[in-house]
Amino acid sequence: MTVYQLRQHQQPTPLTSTVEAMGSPGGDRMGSTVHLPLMSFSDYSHSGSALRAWEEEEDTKPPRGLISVPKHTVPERSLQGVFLPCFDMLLTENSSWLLKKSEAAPPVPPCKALEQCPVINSQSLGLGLGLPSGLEGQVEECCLEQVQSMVLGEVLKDIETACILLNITPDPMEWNCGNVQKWLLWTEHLYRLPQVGKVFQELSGKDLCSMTEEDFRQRSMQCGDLLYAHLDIWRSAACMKEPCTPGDNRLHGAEESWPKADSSCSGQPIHLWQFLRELLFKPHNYGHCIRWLNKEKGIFKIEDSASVSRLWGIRKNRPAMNYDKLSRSIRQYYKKGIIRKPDVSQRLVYQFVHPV
DNA sequence: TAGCAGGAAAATG
DNA sequence: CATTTTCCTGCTA
Repeated sequence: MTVYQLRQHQQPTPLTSTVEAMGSPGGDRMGSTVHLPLMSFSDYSHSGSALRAWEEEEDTKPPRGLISVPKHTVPERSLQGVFLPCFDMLLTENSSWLLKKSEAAPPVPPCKALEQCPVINSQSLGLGLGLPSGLEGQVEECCLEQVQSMVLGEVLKDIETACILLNITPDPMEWNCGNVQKWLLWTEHLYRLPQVGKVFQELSGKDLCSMTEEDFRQRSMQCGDLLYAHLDIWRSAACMKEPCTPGDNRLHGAEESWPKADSSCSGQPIHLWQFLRELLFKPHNYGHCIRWLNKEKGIFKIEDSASVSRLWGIRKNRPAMNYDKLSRSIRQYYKKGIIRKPDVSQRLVYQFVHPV
C-alpha cells in the first residue's frame, strides 16, 4: 500500500481545517475533529474499503500524517476514537486559510496525534461501545461505509469547486497546457508550495498523466511527489465519475455529476465581476476572503484582499496578480456601471450596480 | 501602510 | 476590439 507523506511538505497540521470551515448544520461552528491518517486516493477508492485493507495489515505501522473530516457528518458512533486510513486531499481552499490560523497553535506531532487517535479495530469499536461481539462487525461495517462515502463526497466536492474556480474539466487527461498550469498554480496555492509551473511547461494533461512519480520527482525534488499524489487523486476521481471498469460501483453516496467547467458562461473568458459573484455565492468556501454585507443591495466586502487577488490570478493564470491590479480592474467597472463604491464609501467595500 | 482614484499603455483572447 | 493587466502619480484614512 502506497503512502504519500504529503504532510511533510505542508504547514503545521490543519487538524481542524475542514471542520471549522464547514461548521455544523445548525450553524454552530464549533465542530470537532476526526483524525484521518494519510494514504493515496487510489489506495482508498480502488480497494473497496481501505479501512478493512489496513486492518488486515495490523502488523504494519499506520502511515504518518493526518487529515480531518467534519464531525457532524460522521456517524456519531464512529467518533469514539476512530482513526481511519484515507487520503490527504480533503484540504480545501478553506483549509489553506485555516492553515494560517493553525500556524499560531503548536502543531501536533504526528506520533502524538496517532496516540490520541487509536487505530480502529474490533477491539476499540466493540469494547468502546460496549457492544455484543456479534454486532461488532456489522456496526464497524456500517460506520466504515458511511465514513468512506462521506469522505469521497468531500473530495469530489473539493475537486468540483476547484474545477469551477479554475474553469477546467475534472479529468486531467483532457487538460491542455494552460489547464495544467492553472492546476499547478492551484495546487501550489493550496499547499503553499514553491512555484514549479516552469518545470512543467508545455505539458498537456495527457503528458502529465503519463509521467511516473519518479518523473515528477526529477522535475521537482521539493514537491514532485506531492504533485504526483495530488494528480493521482484527480485522476482517480475522474475515473470514478466515468468508471474505468463497467459495473464497478465505488461511488456509494457521492454520485453527483460533474458540473460544467464554467457554470456561468461556457466558452467566454470569465469577467472579474462574474468571478467575484462566484466567490460571493460560495460563502461556504470563500466567506473568509469575500462576503456580502448587503446581498439585496449587492454590497460586498473583500475581507482578505491578498487571497481574493491570488484566486483571481490563479483563475486567469496571472501569477503576478495582486490587489493593486485587481482593484484597478474593479475601478474600470465604475464607468461601465457594473460595480461602484457604495454611498458610504468604506475600504474594501464595493457594490454591484445591478444586484441579482 | 494599505487602500483608493484614475491616466496611460501594453497585453490578451 | 473590449477587457484586463501593468505601471504609474497623487491622495486619503
